[in-house]
Amino acid sequence: MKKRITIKDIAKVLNVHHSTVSRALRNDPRVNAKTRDTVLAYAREHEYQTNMNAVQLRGTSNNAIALIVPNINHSFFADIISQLTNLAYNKGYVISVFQSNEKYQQEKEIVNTIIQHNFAGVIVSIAKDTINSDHFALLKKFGIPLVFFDRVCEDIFTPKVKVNNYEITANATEYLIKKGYSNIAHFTGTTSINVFRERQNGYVDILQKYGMEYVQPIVIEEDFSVEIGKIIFSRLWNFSVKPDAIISSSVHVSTGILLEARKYGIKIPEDLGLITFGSLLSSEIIEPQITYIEQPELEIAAIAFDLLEKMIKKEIQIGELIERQVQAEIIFKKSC
Amino acid sequence: MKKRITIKDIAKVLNVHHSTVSRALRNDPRVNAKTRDTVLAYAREHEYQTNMNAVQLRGTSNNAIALIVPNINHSFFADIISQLTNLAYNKGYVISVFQSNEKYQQEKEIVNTIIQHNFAGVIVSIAKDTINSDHFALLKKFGIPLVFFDRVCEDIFTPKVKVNNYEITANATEYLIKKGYSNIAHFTGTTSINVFRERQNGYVDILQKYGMEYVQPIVIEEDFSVEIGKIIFSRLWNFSVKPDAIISSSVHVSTGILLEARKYGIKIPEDLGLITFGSLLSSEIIEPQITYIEQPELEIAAIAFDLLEKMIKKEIQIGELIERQVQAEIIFKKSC
DNA sequence: CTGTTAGCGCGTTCAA
DNA sequence: TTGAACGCGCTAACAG
Repeated sequence: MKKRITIKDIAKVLNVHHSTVSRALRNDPRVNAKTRDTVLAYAREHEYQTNMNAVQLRGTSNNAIALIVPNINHSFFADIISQLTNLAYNKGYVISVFQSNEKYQQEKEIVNTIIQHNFAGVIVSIAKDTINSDHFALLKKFGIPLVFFDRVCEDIFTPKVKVNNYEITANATEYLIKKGYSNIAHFTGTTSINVFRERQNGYVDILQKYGMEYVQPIVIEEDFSVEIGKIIFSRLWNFSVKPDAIISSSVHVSTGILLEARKYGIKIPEDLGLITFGSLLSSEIIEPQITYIEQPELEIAAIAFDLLEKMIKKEIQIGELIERQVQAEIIFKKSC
Repeated sequence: MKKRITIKDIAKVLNVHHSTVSRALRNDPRVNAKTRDTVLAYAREHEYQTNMNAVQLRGTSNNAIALIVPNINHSFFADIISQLTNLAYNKGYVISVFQSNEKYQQEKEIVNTIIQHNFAGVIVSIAKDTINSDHFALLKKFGIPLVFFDRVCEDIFTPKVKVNNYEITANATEYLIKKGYSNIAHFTGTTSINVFRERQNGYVDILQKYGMEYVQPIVIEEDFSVEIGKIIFSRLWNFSVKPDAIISSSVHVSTGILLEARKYGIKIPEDLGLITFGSLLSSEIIEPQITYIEQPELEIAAIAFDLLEKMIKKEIQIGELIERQVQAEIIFKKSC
């Protein structure tokens, strides 16, 4: 193992001061061209690598961005992570991805880590568990730029990128009503999270507008999964009044619904209509193809990154409340 | 914005030396209990956060691990990232995820970044593009622990976690032969990557063993996608001799095959048998259900992390070649 | 038990 | 155009 070479090492060998080497490496014009070339050549040859810890300790610069998501392996988040990573890379930033596992406690510890490591900024979609926002307030106190996307903290003033959940769910509900469905259930997550609360509201408001009596907001507190989809659907189906349509907040849950429905011999779309948030890679293969709500992941990532970058560059002040909304879209297929 | 509080600030207020504060914060037993409690109380109250850049600059410790994958949003990698992130979290490490986008150039720059930031270790699955391994050799030169998983560099001596690609593909091929298929094609990636090369070999060897003449290794140099699956399949299907079965290295490609096959009115498994690497979330819903090869993502992550941690703790030397193999499994369904 | 001193690698003064 | 000196925040070695 080679000892790491430093600017002082280079300075010693070339008989110049290490500050000259420092300047040469950063192409400071105030350094003799010949000296600079010698330094650069030597540095390249000996594989000199800047020690970013030293740079960051001085407070000069910092090119690391942190990203906190509930789950890395959900396609919605995976797509956003992938896109953000690319955007960051192209602008010379490094992205560290953290997973809260939907747990407030973990999220809190992650935020501490981020502060300790002096990240230049943070992009977050909060855990289902998160009811307290003190840790994000702390981030602001330390002057670290913060942008929320999708799942946000309502009581923190900072830029946020949100999806039109209320409107799109209302539209989906209305579409089902106009298709003739009258017992529409809504499978979604805890209402302490804006995303699920807004979907609930959109759903309930439309049902009330049409004077429908069957209002079934099914709140799934557990993590979304195929298994939980099966269980919850099965439970609902054994009630006296069965749903004739479902709007589901998760493809995992929807998959569970489809499997359980098949077990019961339920025909889609005749016996049961279905609209799901999120699409499956194989959505085109499934018979019938499922009508789904597509969220613009790439756009969310682009806007979130742009806002964060502007905060890092002080073009947006910390504590400034900016809300951007992107439009989800219903992709009409054959499941209702 | 609050100015960040340091051990010196605390020392000044409490009239002790900052080294005492440092000791108190790390529960050094050589510090007076009362002094320690005062320090801890003050630190907590004023939301003191260690500056990890300073800690790492001194070289004392480092709890950051880097992970490089070709794509974050492929379920195989997303699952492994998710698992590694959790393992790391439980052991007090922080994971930074980097995406090479299958590009050698990006991978190289990522490695430089990793060196500059003094990561404690690196876990890598290489890009399809990567033909040169100098950047990984550099990592070793700098004394940074390195573990490969799945896609590895053969010429770098370091711990590696591999899947039994040769054997599982051979088994899959033999299974198809015994099912009566005789024109079996193999859709896979560039043979410069061990994973795809081994699959090719397993496939070819079995065909030769059975004296089969139709040997069609279809090497897809492009990124795996539904679109490319459609294109390649369509091209192959318009040859004079058509395949009656396909083994595919990617669910994305397989999805393309299925869609294109349906367009042509090809029946599965009667006209065409199919086995794919990787499963779909919705695999159970598809008719017919597709036989697939499942790779033990969680086990891969666990072994890779364990090996890296041992390297960080010097229980395994840098440069030591250790190869661990995990077993993929064929999940038999109805597509052949 | 506590204080002093030194230095990790770097960039930015200020002086020459 | 270059050098000398300083300090970012922290910990370790040494001294008391």
